[in-house]
Formats: sequence, structure tokens, C-alpha cells
Amino acid sequence: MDYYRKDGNIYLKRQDFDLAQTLDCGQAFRWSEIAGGYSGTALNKPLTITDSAESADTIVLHDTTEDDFLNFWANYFDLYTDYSELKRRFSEDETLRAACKFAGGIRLLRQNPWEALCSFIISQNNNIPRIKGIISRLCEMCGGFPEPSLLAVKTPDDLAPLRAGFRARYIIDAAQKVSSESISLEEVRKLPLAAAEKKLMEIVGVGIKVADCTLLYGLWRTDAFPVDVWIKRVLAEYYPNGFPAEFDDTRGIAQQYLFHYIRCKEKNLL
DNA sequence: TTCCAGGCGTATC
DNA sequence: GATACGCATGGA
Repeated sequence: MDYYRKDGNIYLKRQDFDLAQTLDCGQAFRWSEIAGGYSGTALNKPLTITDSAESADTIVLHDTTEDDFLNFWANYFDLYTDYSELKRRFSEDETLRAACKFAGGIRLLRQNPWEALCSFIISQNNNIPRIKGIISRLCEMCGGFPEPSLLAVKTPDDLAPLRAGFRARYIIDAAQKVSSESISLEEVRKLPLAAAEKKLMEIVGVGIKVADCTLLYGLWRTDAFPVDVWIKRVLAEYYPNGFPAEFDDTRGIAQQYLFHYIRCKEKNLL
């Protein structure tokens, strides 16, 4: 990881890191595009991050201390993982090779487990712009991303201003189970995949897809492989005999390249 | 107007 | 265990 600090900013040497591909590809919902980059929040830390105007191989984290960078953002952006090596492995597969070539700047964000759980409960049977809107209104209502204990005492009527529809009671049930510690997300992190999925699915409104998204995006369980409507299409079209087992340990990351690829392809953005 | 969106709960077989 | 259907909301 190559970086330096100047004028209150962190200047990071770009490695397999495209801001739009990483922050606007459906894994996180609190980043919005600004001139030259993105502005957003992870849990309760705000950040503006842009491409450098001077150097194409530099990314700028604005108004960031070295302490915040090393202790929070470097982990959030998964800067300690070698994505070049990952993509070399994935490229043994023809479809994955095309997906990595199309958007090689995707990184898997290490998000807060509770925020990921809550976000992907909201994501079900929903579209990305509206997911962002609901989460934005949630944070506005609560003065930042709410702790589980804050939401645990709400009623669906309390959450009506979010316009979350039938998902409101799911959010509340998740908040109650997490805040009462009948579900510990850090314990879930350590469980074998099937047991972890089963535990998360104790929450009303959490099925296999939301459970896998929570594991992948919130707990960095790269063996979790969320299958949504888009990945279903990828599997049907390119992997009729199943997804290659050789990628089992990192198939969640592969999934993120494929998700972005197939969506752009079908929207004729390739 | 109808269809769809990073699905899930419920009923029914 | 598999399959069908309803569900809140809002943009296309």
C-alpha cells in the first residue's frame, strides 16, 4: 500500500481501484457521485474521495488523518487484499476473464455488519436508486446510521416516513434480534457458511440471498455467494453445470465482478 | 397500464 | 421440497 499525506489529504497510489466501479456497483448505498469522485459515509464516518486531478494513478481521500486512513479506510476499501492476484485466478475462467477485463477496478468493501444486514434487508425486491433513498431517509431520521437498539423500539408506523413498505417490520425484527444479542454478528462471522446463513435467517425477512449479502459485504465472508435475479441469469447462461468449485473460497468476490458485468451488458453499457 | 427491482413469507400440494 | 402468489413503493 503506497500513500503519502499532504495538506490534510491522503494521496493513495491506485491499485485495482476504480471509484465508480467500487462505490456505485450495488454493494454500498450511501455514496453519491460528485465532480471527480464520490462523497459518502460508512457507518458514521463521512468521506470525500476523488481521482487526482494531477495524476491518473492517484486517488485522494480528502480531509483524512493518517490515523483514520490506516485504522478505518484502508480496511474499508480492502487495501490489504491483492486484487491483481485474485483477477489472475479468476481469469482462468472465460466469463470471469471478460468480467474482470470489463471492470477490473471493483474492490469488495468491508462494511459494518449491522449496516450491511439492514441495507440488504431493504434491498429485497427493490431497485438500487430506491434502496439508496430509503437508507438516506433512515439516516436522516436517526441522525446517522442507527444502532440496532435505537430501531429495536420502533414500530412500523414510526418508520412510515422511510417509505420502506413491507420491509419496515423486517428492519425492526433484525434490530431486536441483534440488540438483544439473540444474534451476534461477530459470532456469525466465525460459523461455517451453512450455519451462518441459517442463523441470519432466524430474522423475519432474511432469506438466503440477504443472509449471503450480509456475510459477504458485512462480514467479508468471501465464500458467500449471493444469487439475485442478475446472478441467476449469469448462472443460467454461462454456468449451466454450476459455478466452478475452484473459486469456492473467493466466489463472493467473483460474484461482484459478474453482477456488474451482466447488468451493464444487458443495459447495453458495454 | 403494466412490469420490474440485489426476495421473502405463506399457503398448498 | 417444490411451486404460486401477494407484498409497498416508485420509475420506466
